Amino acid sequence: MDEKVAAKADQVGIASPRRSPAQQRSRERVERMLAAASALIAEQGSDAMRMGEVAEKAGVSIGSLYQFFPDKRAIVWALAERYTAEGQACISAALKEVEDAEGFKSAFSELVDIYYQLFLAEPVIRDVWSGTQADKALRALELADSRANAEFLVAVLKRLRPDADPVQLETTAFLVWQMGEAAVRLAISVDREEGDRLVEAYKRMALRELVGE
Amino acid sequence: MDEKVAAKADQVGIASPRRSPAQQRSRERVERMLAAASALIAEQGSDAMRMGEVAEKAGVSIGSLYQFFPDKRAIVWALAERYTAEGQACISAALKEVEDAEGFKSAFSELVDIYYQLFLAEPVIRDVWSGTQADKALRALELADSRANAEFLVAVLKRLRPDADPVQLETTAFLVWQMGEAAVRLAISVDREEGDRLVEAYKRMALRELVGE
DNA sequence: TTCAAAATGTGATAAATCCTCACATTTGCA
DNA sequence: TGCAAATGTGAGGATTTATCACATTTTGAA
Repeated sequence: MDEKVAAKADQVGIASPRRSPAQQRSRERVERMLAAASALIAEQGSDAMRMGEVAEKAGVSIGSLYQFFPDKRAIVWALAERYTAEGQACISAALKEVEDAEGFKSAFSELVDIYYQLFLAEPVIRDVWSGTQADKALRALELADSRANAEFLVAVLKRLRPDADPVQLETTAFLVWQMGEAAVRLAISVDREEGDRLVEAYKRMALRELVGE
Repeated sequence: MDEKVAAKADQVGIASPRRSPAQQRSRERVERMLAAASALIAEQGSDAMRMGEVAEKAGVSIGSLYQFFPDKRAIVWALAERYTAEGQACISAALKEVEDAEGFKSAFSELVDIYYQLFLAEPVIRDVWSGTQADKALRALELADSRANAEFLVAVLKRLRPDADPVQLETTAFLVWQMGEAAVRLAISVDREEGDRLVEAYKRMALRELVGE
């Protein structure tokens, strides 16, 4: 499992850690490092996060930090990787049981709300995903995540609209999903009232596109 | 004019330059600095751009650079500020003469294509706008720019659909514009064929939302 | 023209930060 | 037990941003 993650990280331009934690002791320490990083990011943002602070807060030396994370970006990437995994599980579960268009509409709407609330409430998630445009590795992770999530949509839509063109469906789902991320990011950047309006407008637009009028 | 820009920069969290270029000589040097920065960003990205390199390429000392730009981000911000100004002029011009729904559709479609081509062809623009999620000053600039551009859309749409709810129109236009940026960014991140499909899908979706079926 | 004040120009260097590396300690296991 | 692998450490090398005291050029009023 750790090897899988390392391999995936390699593909998107993150150097693999020199070591994967093999012993219980180091696994716990890596957890403490990630927790410390998470706390610091929540406080000041990942840009202001200092490797020395992470090490100190985790109660390890700076050398230990670099034993498992090749560089600063890798820490943020590791956090992002976890969020995508959690997110995909959540989305897959929410869409799996959908049977008809009405069910899809309410499931989709609920997913968007969850996403919106998550970004409103969690500074770490907000910060980690904000690096997504500038950092190539994060960008690749986000694209892969978006594609995976779009696939969940496509799987449901193929059942609901068996006549639809599959390629068209893929394109639309991918686009709609990315736009959802954009919409949520926009919504949390403005005041709450306007943000709510924007999210509702996005839902309407997305559903119209995905399941028609 | 320079004071205006400085004031605007202040509002979004960019410290004002200690000095605005007042003499012809320094104005030319500032241009050289921006040109050098632009070239370096095109080569390696703004993250890899080094202040020393910018100074050297511009033929000025590092001290002169900091005379007019308080920090590294300010250089990128200054470039971004120019692109938004140019973009707004272009958009305003394209929409000003629209008379009916058909005219709007073709003008909008053309604008999206221009935007897409610009991002495909110009590494500097691509890079500068990619910092938009992480850098607060850039984010604020982009939001203000998006609002301004959405206003151009609203102005036209009010003429085409005098019965529509103004608040709804504002929300939709703002959202659709931001989504267009997201769509273009997505399109340039994938292979050309899929990118073209995504942009076309966006156009269809946006136009359906803005002017109906 | 003169000359003082403002504007501009310079680059060594202070300060901050990332990351490495040589060496120490702990753990797993034959 | 004893050795190899895994893990732990933190001083210091390497980079890079940004400052500042001082030099030079331009402007404009007398």
